[in-house]
Amino acid sequence: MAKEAGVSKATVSRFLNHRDRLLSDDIAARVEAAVARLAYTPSPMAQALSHGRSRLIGLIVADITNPYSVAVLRGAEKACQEAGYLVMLFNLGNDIDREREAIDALAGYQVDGFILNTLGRGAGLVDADALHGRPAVLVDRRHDGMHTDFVSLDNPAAMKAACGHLVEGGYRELLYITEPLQGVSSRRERTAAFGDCIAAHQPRVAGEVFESTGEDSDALDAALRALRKRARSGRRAAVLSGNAIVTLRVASAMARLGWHFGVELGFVGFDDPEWAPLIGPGLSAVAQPTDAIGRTAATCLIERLRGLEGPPRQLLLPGELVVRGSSGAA
Amino acid sequence: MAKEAGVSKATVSRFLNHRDRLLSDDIAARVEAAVARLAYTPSPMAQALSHGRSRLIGLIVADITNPYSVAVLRGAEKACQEAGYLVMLFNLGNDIDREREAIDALAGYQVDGFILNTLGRGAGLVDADALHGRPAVLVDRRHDGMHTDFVSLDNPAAMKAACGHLVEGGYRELLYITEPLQGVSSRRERTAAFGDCIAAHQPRVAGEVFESTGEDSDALDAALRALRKRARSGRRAAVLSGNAIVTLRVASAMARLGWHFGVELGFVGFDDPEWAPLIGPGLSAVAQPTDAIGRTAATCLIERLRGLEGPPRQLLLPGELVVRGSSGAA
DNA sequence: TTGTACGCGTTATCAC
DNA sequence: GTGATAACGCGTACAA
Repeated sequence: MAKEAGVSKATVSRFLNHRDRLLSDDIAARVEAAVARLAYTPSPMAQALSHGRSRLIGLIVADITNPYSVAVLRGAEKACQEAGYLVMLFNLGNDIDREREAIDALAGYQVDGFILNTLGRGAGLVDADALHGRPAVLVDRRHDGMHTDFVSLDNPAAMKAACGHLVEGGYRELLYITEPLQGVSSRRERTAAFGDCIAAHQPRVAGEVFESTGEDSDALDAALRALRKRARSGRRAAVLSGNAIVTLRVASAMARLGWHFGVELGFVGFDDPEWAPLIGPGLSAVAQPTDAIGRTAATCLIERLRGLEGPPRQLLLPGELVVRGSSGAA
Repeated sequence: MAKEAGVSKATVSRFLNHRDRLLSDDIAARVEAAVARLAYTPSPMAQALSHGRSRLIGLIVADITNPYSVAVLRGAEKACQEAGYLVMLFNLGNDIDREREAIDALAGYQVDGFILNTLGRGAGLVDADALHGRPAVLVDRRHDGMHTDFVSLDNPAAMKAACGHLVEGGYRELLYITEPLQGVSSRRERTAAFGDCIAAHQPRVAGEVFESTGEDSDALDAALRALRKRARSGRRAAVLSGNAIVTLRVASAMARLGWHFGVELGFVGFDDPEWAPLIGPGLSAVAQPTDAIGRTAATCLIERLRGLEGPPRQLLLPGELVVRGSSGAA
């Protein structure tokens, strides 16, 4: 390319970067022609090597099986592309030990920053300097030891809306089913918010929490039976589910028990997957603004990359309660 | 790093690459210590720039909203990581015009090869040399003008299994609902296979095809009503759905019509999403071996990267028919 | 066995 | 205005 236009590579570089300034019309035209002729594009790799920036954003996701993660990923990816960044994806597959490995791998490719939706617990704990000095934004799962920007659903508000809706609908015995807390901030926050809601409605409303793993269908069934039993005394009972995966488990349990949403048990779940309207009478849900969360996270990070200073920001986005048959009155 | 061990960088390079040969114990130890002390890792970027290989695989997906794509992505990503490759993801968001752009962007980062689950139609048509001479493997959607490896479900066999099951179950009026063909090979192949199945069962069984877009709920409802009308004359009717997205539309239509799977209409769908067991009496499905497809695609590509020669391969993986209530007899 | 010099494709800093 | 030149961090001849 250098010689294709008969000029030095420095001139070519100038043409591409500050094309407005410092160019004689004669040479500018020559370079422009050569660029067009060769369909020339500067190598991002070499640019990264020299200039130090890669226009790459590393996105680490705890579990790509989770539709929430995918939805966020999608929003983030869109925003990144619009801003001229490419996304390098790393899926942890819920394997905690690879968190550090993932960051190092991505850092090796000189990613300009990280979007992290990670496990946030245990040994692989990521401290600030593991990021190799690059900015990061945390999504959904907060991390005590790290002061970076944080984007998430407004969990307390969402839980309040869900509980409030159920209580208004006449439900008095609530069971919040969550994946095992394990120190994951979003799970802890939702569980705590559930407790607050119950406390706020004392003593009319009673609540319990059940931690559900994937292999405990018997325990889950038992928990639902116990809940229903408490409801016998004229008090209606409802389940709150912590995310779409738990919702799936609860729906399976209901099928096993031969029960129906909105009849034996009311239901509201966090996350509003596309299939929620199709199960039973339709599942009520707190829809997360996943696309906005992803977008916001990416935007947030890109602002930092452009030099924005200031203390870590916390962006809590509101959920939207979608009422369907599963939480119907009577 | 060069000076940290008090040696030249060439020595360091030798230590990392051919550590067995050509090393004096004295210096080897010095370098090893320095490497450990600095937690030194060679920059993949610089390696790619000089050596020409990046250990990066570009994965282009037509629409990350499609759970099929995600499942494949997951399998591919796993296989890539196991082989020491990193995945760069590019989502087209069904925007046809970005196919070329995606490939160029990825090629700019020196990806060693491509895994393509692309649109395969229209203007952005990708010819072999758009790949910048790098190997590629096509997933799910075949591409006439390109002879690369191809991995996919065995569509004819899967369709045969689905139709055979329905016919055995006494269904005589079949409706295959697919997304608009638009020259997408997998849709065409399934539709053609459906035609073959109907032909094979002539004249006992009748079949029609309906192309469903997202915004045609009225047309879809009408198609289902027409199907049911044909069934009146004592012939049972069933719907076959071309993928999970169509299945969602069909399920919505059934809800609108107040009909029930397995009663008014039988049903079998391609793809077996996790929610399939939870809708109505459970949706029968042809489960695609998505994980294997992704894995196979990645493996396939990595073999090529390791120098495997030979003509393009076609790897067709078998689906698995999962029978649930929606296709039940009577 | 080890160090030197060069190239990979850019950008930035000087001279001209 | 523009062309050499160093540097980014690595691999690899080639020389020592």
